[in-house]
Amino acid sequence: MNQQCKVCGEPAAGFHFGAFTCEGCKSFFGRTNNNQSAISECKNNGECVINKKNRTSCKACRLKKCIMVGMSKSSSRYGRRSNWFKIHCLMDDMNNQNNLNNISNITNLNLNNMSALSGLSGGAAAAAGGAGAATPTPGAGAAAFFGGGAGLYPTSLLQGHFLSPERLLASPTLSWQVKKRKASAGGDDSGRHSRSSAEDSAGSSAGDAPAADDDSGSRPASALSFLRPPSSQQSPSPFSDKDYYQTHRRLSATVTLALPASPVGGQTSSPALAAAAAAAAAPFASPLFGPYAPASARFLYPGLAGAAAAVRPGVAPAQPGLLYSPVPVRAGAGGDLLLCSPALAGVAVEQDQPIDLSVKSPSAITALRCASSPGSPSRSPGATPPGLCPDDRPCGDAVKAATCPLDLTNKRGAEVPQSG
Amino acid sequence: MNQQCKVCGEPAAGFHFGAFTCEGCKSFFGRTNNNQSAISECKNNGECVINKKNRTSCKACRLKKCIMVGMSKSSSRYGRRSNWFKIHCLMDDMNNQNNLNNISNITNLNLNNMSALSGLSGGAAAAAGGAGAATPTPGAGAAAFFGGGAGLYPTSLLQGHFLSPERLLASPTLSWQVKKRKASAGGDDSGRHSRSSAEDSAGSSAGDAPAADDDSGSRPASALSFLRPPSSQQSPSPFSDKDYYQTHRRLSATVTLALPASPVGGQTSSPALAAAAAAAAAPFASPLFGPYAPASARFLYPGLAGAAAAVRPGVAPAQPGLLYSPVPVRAGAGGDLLLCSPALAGVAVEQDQPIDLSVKSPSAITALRCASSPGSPSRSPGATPPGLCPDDRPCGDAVKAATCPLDLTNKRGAEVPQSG
DNA sequence: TAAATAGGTCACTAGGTCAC
DNA sequence: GTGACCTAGTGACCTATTTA
Ligand SMILES: [Zn+2]
Ligand SMILES: [Zn+2]
Ligand SMILES: [Zn+2]
Ligand SMILES: [Zn+2]
Repeated sequence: MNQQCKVCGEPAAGFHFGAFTCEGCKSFFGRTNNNQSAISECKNNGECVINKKNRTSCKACRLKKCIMVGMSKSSSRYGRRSNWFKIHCLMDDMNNQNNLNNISNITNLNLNNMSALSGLSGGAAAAAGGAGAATPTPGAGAAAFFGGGAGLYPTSLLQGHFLSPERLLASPTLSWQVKKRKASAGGDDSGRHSRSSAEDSAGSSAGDAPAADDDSGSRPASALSFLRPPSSQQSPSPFSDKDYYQTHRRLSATVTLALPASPVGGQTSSPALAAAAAAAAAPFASPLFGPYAPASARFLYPGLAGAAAAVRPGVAPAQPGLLYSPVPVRAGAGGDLLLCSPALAGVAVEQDQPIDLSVKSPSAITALRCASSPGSPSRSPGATPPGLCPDDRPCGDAVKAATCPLDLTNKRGAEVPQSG
Repeated sequence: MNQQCKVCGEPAAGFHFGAFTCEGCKSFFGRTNNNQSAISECKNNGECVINKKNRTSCKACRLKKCIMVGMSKSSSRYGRRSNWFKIHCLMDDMNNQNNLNNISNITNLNLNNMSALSGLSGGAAAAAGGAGAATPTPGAGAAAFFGGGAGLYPTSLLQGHFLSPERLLASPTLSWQVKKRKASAGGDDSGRHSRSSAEDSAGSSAGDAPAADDDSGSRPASALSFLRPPSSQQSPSPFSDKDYYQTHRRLSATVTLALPASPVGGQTSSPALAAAAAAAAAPFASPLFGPYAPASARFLYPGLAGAAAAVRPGVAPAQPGLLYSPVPVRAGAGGDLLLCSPALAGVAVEQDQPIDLSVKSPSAITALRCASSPGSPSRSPGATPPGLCPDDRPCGDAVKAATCPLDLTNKRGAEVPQSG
């Protein structure tokens, strides 16, 4: 996965002090956060636009930006990131990509499929965030990418994940971090992050104040609240991955994830995530997320949960994109109700080779994209097997790409030459 | 069920080294317990307050906290936990929840039902701990939740459990572990566990001072001693589930479990637990808890024990919450008194489907809450059952009930993508 | 057999270092 | 003062064990 420094736009080295940042901004923040008084005032009325090139020119604005994007000493966190976190980041990443300039490709490539999908989704897809729409709306990007385009994600993901989640583990690396690569020439990104900050600004500084909801108006559950387990109320800071989502939702544009239509209706499908989610959710104890699957996960992929899944009353419906299943999906153990709908199961297809989530390619997105290319065991990209996703589940989108794994691993490697 | 890390407050991953802890604290303890000398001294005079955000900032205080909450290598144990253990944890969990912020919902939601119930309970409910009262009192929370609201627990629980305990086993999973979810704001637990170390302190090094008892003053049997089997006096460490109760009693705030009115009066009813307890207690040898039911179990659910149950003279009364039956309930053997009070029994209704205690939902509480929705196996998601979460709680989360079993299984969730 | 944990593995980050 | 690089931790995830 690739992330950019939320402060300057350079490829991020990791998630530092609460935000994806480059080494420079990380160090800068680490150094200056302690003694902010020491930095001189901005000579530009505090309106400097920070980018890769000028980030060192105005400390005041750089620090300000850092805070704006949510950096704080208390937001720091150690350790490995959960797969859910990674996936979320990936989604977000996709979303950003789409909003910028990749969308066009996606749209062009998969418009047809998207339409098909939306149709399958019972029209929910279209309703939810505009997946399938020709004009990408912020937030709709992810949906379009993941859920909308049949060819956008590796079929293997769906297939393998849905049926045998454990397959996902076959390829261990699921990292979100970006492989550091040489930044592309400067110009293009400056514009980008300046707006990204906008999104994040909310999460910001000060403290992760409760932050006004950008979406839901009144109900406690914000637009992305479904990502949070019902029980959890509010998390103060993005200390944990879980928290991250909470905070990050403000940072990221609305991530509209379409999921397979659930009985409840109104959901759209989100194949890519669905795949991962499926792995985790469907057989909730799947090795990929297995025991570690966040409680909220169940609420993430209702469609995956199956027909039995119900929309979270009063909350999900409001949310255009993501839906979650109020019905806990049980792992393995038999006695419980069948949480996984047949539909899902149907979608899944046995696969011969182990699925690799690793994206050896430069960016996960690229990987996903590449995945669209045919090759899969059997399914041609263009043709969506009717049988697979009766209700249009992601399935349709299924992609193929058995060999194009999604690597969420943060290979921080030193600069990796990269192209797009 | 949901538990929080006793050290930092993050959602717990399980019961590690003698306490509920998150993965981080578990690893930390495992790593540092061996070479405590290696950790640097606290720079804050050893008074750091450990929470999710700052837990990595002071190893000395983190370790201290670990020890304070009862962690020790000797306290570790492998294997599945008994259902009694789980139930106890659930109770505690409920209690915590109530003390924090869930009580309001509960109260609001089920005030009516509670009233009804209290009526059934012979009015004892209202008297005992304020169940049904608009203002939740700490400790009364659990009572209100479990015992107060008729609609708060899945009817199925009562039905199935009371009538045919073995039904409980139908759905095997009864786990206590929490699926990781967003922790509530920190702070709440710090005060509490600081006094818990008592029993394990033995194992600790540095310091865990003997730790003053918070409850029992002089007499051997402390206020919560009923949790301990009569015969066993002191157990060195919470190695076994039974031992856990003993130790845990100090860790947990007063667990106020309302039980069906007993002749003694003053008890409230606690359907949810009652159900479970009934399964175990009524036919004490029920498969659910059967052979594993700790001796102490009999003292846990007096109400369940039935009219015959008497309050432990002199002790229970003092204890605001838990009541126990001085009269040992016999397992298996049929001769025991009718443990289920008529009132409760009346509630019970034959049920077609096997009862599942599993809560596929994120938290048992949530499950219970959701369960409140009356039986409807088929609840439409969109509709928020009046009883559920009128105030839009996650409850809404309410997941669905009939199918919303109580899952005490430990689904160790991981970072949950969450929004806030 | 299933559920649950101690330990181990290793992805990741806060800090520190030091050539610029 | 910067930021590429290192290192000591940290903690998510996995697996071998253990217990109900
Ligand atoms: Zn930067
Ligand atoms: Zn400036
Ligand atoms: Zn912890
Ligand atoms: Zn300290």
